Amino acid sequence: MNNLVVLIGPTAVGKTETSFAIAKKFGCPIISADSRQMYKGMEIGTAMPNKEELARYKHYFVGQLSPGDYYSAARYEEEVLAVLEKEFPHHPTMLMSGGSMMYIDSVCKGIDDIPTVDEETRALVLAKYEQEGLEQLAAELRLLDPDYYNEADIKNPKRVMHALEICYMTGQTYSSFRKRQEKQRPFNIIKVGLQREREELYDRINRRVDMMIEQGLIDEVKKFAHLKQHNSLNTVGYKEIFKYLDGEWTLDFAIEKIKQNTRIYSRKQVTWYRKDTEVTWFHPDNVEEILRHISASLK
RNA sequence: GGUACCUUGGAUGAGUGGCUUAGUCAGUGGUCUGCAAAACCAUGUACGGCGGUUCGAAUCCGCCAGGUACCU
Repeated sequence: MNNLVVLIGPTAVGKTETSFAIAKKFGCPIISADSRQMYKGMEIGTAMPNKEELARYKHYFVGQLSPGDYYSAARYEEEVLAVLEKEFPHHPTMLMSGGSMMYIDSVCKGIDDIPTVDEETRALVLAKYEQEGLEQLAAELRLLDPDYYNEADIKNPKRVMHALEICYMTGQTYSSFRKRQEKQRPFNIIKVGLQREREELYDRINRRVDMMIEQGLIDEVKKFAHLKQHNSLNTVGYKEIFKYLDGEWTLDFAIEKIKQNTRIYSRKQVTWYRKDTEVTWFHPDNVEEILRHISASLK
């Protein structure tokens, strides 16, 4: 049977290094599950593997998108499955590694087939939201899709807008698409989680941010100054430097904020996976133990 | 030495004699099916110290401590 090793863990925990050890042992390419490393030119800020590492280990989904490109978890699911189908004949054990929780879940559990919203509808709903406000949209959702309205996070503009977009575009309710049914995968999934004590992790985060600054994060961010309105640049490490470049924050303050926001992000990742009972957790230092666990779990 | 002003929870910052309560940020916990490093939700009874006035003071008065500004 084919196996997909899924390596997860909070940012800066040490996934990249561990992924190399796994890729080396099983001789497989690495499928990155990082929603920001997918973009070109964000090497420093997203702690992308360096050129030499990318040359040594074949990576998928790294540095291929432009900041303005639309992307989604659903598209990721589709593309990863295609890669797996292509690679499994040569590499019966594949590795996916990254911290984008929803992307990983979309591959492991599947995501419902909901139509992609077209530009016009997106713009229409966004304009409506800006002009009429969230409550108005929510009221409309209650009429168009009462089922979803009752369980939705009605204070979250993104959720309300998306549901409404689907209703407008398809003439059907959002809940009629949202089955939330887990898909069965034709391969064995081995979830390996990396964790560290919080203090240890925070310390690594702080040091990594300082290192990014030394490596030239500010210049990297400058290249994107004209694109900062894109969601892909609404990213820790970039949004704070933009504020510095705009004169809104001092550099020291911006750096502190990057550290702080990275810590917050890492906590959200931990929260997301805390309830996932399929994950076996390890300290990143225990490489041999991790490799043994994987070998023992192969089918 | 004198005069004036200030002192609120980890930070910031409103408030004013009594309605349970500012707010914001951080911290902590959580949600999660299309831009997810996103977005959203929950959660803190604090008013410098000691007296006094009052039915009741963080709010008024006095003294003390600390701070800021100006004057000599």
